[in-house]
Amino acid sequence: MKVVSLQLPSGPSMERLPLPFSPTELLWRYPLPWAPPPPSPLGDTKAQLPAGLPPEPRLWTREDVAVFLKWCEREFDLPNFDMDLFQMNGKALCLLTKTDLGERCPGAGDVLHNVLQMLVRDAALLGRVPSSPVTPTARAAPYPPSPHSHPPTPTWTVDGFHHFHSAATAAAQPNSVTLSPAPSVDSSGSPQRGEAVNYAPQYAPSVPNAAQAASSGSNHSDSDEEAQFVPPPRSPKDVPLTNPAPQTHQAPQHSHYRAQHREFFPNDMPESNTNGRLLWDFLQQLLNDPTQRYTNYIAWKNRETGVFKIVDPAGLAKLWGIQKNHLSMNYDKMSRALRYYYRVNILRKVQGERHCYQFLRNPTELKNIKNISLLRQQMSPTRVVPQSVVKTEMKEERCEEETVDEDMPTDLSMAASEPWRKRARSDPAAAQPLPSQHDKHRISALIGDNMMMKREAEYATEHYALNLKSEKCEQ
DNA sequence: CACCCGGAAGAGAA
DNA sequence: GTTCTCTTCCGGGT
Repeated sequence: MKVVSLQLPSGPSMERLPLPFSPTELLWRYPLPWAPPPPSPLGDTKAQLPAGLPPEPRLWTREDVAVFLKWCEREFDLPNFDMDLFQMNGKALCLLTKTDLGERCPGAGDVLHNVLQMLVRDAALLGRVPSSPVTPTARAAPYPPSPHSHPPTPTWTVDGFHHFHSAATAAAQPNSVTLSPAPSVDSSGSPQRGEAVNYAPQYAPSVPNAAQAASSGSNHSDSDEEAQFVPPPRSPKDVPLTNPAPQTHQAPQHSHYRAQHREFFPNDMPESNTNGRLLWDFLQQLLNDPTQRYTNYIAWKNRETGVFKIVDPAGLAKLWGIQKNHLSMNYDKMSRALRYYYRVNILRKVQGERHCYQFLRNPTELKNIKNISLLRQQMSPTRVVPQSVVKTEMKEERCEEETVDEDMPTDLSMAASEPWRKRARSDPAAAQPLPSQHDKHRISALIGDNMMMKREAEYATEHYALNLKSEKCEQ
C-alpha cells in the first residue's frame, strides 16, 4: 500500500475516514442564517410530528404509520389516504418508492416520500439509525430505502463535522463510515442485509478498509469485493487520528456546522445539486475537506492551479465505488471516468507525473456547469445537440470568434464532442478540412487534444487561480 | 507491471 | 424516449 504519510491517519483507512457529506444536503437540512435553504414544502416537519411518534419512521408500528398518514393529510392538505393500502409498519412504508407511494395516494406520493426521506435522514443524522453514508442513498442503500429519493442524492454522513463530540465517544466510534451492503453485488437488494448493518446500535466502522482492500488488488470479483467489506483487523498503520477533530456520527450542532461549512465549501455558494454524485464533485469534496482527512487518498499539489495528486489510486477508487455503489470500482475504471473529463476541459493530466491531474475549472465554475448546461442550447457553441446535427453545426461554428475561456467546452455531455473525436481519430480525413489554425484550435478544444489544448490549459491554470482568489475575497 | 489512453457498448438516473 | 454521466471492458502504447 502506498501511503503518503501526512499528519493524518498514516494509513488510509475508511474505517476512520468518513466521506464528506453533501453540503447541499446540510444546507437543506440545517438552514443557515446567511444561506437560506432551498424552500422546502416540508419545512419544519420533524418538529411538528404528532407527539408520541418516534422520529425514526422505520421504527413505526402500523398504528404509527396510520397516525403519520393522518397527520400528513392534515399538514399538507393531502387527499385522504386509503388506509387499507398502508397496512404496514414504518419499515415497510419506508421501503416504498415514490412511485409506490404515488400509486397508493395519487397526487401525494411525492410529498409523502419527501417527508419520509427527510425523517429517515434526520434520524440517521441524529445518530439513531445510520443511513447509508457513502453510497448514494438513492437506490443503493436500504436507508433511505426508496430508489427515488428526493432531494436526489444527499449522500454523506455528517460525521466529519462534529468537533463538539466528546473524545470518549470519538474513541469508541472513530470517524467511521457506515457502509451499506453492496446492493450492486447483491441484486436482490435484500433489506435484511442492510438492517443487520444499519440498525447497529452505533455507527460501527463497517466501511471496509477500502484502501486495504483496494491496495490488495483492485480487480477483485464482486464477491471478493463484498468479502472485503468485512473490516479487516486494523493494521498498525491505522493509528488513531492525531488530528484533534474527532470524527463521529453524533448529531450535528448547527453552530458547529456553520463554522465548518464556511471553511469546507467556501466555493459552494452556488447550489451544485450534485452532492458528490459527479466524480469531479466527489474529488473536490475530498480535496477540500477542512480536516484534510483524505490526503492519504487525494491531495492538492497546488490548490491555486487546481493540480492534485491521487495518492492512493486504489483507495480513492474504492471510495468512489462506495459513493456510487459500484463496489467493483477500481482505479482503471475511475481513471477512465477522469479521462472523459479531458475532453470537456474539466480535467487534464499533468504530464509526466503519475496520478496527477489538474482541474481546469475551479469549483464554482464546475458547479455552474449544471447551469451552463441549461443554457448551452442557447448560448454555448459547444452545446449539446443531437449527434446528427453536430457535424453541420461545427462547420458553421468554425468561423466563430473565439475566446479561450468562453469557448472552452463546458458541456458535460460526452456525446456532444464525441463524434468529432471519433472522426478525428478514426477517420482523420473525415475531420478535414481544417483550413486554419483557428479551426484547429477550435476543434482541439472539442476533441481535447493535449497538444492543442495546451493553450487553454495554461489559461485555465491562471483562470482557476484567479477565480479562486476572487472567491476568497468574496468570503 | 503499472499506468495511461481512448473506443465501444451499455447501465442507470433524471 | 432522450440525455447525461459514468461503468465496464478492452486493445494498445509508454
